[in-house]
Amino acid sequence: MLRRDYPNQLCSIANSLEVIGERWSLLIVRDVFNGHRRFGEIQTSLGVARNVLSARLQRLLDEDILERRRYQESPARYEYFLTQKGLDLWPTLIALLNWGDRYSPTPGGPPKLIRHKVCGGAVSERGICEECGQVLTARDAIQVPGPGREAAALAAAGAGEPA
Amino acid sequence: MLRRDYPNQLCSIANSLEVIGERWSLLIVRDVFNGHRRFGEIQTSLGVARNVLSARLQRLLDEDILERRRYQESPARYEYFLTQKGLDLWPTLIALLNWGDRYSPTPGGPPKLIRHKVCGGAVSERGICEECGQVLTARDAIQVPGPGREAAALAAAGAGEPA
DNA sequence: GCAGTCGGTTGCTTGATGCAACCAAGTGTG
DNA sequence: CACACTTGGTTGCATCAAGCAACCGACTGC
Repeated sequence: MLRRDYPNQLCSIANSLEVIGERWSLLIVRDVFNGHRRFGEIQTSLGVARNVLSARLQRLLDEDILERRRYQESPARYEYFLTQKGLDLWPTLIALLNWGDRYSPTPGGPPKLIRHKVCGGAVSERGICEECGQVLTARDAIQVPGPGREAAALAAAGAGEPA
Repeated sequence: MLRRDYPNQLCSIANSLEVIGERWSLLIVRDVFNGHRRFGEIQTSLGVARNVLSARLQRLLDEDILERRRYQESPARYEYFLTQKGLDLWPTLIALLNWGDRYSPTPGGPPKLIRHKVCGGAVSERGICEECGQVLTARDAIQVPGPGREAAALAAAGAGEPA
């Protein structure tokens, strides 16, 4: 993106996209949701160029979406965590996840499923537990592999070592 | 974006972003939600370069998010409309809208408010009517100017013609 | 001592974006 | 009739961001 901002929009959607609309940004946030906390982990997971990842992490820190904590002195090494502001992106990610599940389906079914931690119910497009009806937040949900991921794993195994 | 795709992600969020994650795409969808249907309207509203708008509209047509209908023959002129797939981006837009309202607040309050058509209730972050509890879709909601837009209009008027 | 790891930064290349000019087929105005 | 204006683009060029590989500093392991 040449300029990451959208001038004169006076719209909260545009404001949001100015912050998290850059390429890779939301996938980095998703990765941190998924428990990837370190530079190398995120870089391997995404395949993003290291300089771009560095710039995006810095931006997300500046915007108070991520925070980092030192887990090792000398050389200083950091882990990245979501702030409340970052956690509040969860409904956006859930909406994108469900839209993708519906319209860009992975062969074999959804690669990921989101479940309510407490009751195990499926989570709707709106981030609501379909079992108990609770309106969930990021902290209430866990992710489990879906049939699509298992199918892909089988396919990969089959390709490497045909039955 | 150099490549708009995110290879090897096996993730519906990434799949969604491959389709609507390019710069301007989601704002074009938002504009069509807002009733802008013609090339010139959208171009003026967004300030996007015309060649880029042309490319994005074509992509959104290819992806079956928009469809166009001829409203005039010779020269052929088209209006753009949302398909069901496009309408189903509504929860994503609502999530971004609310996140922006919360964390990138416009002075004077939200520039836009979303209301349930039937009962007039406010629409929550999850696209649920806070009045009657119904889980809403794009067709159930209308948009009304919020205090932020009025404040900005007053400020603009005041700047042009000081009291 | 020497390779390997981690978390970057730097430099170069490529390609997407922004911008202005142009175009084609009409419509309006005198 | 001439001429400007509108609409919906397309084309060409300049610029800036993304991808990629190489490098680096400070360790760790052997």
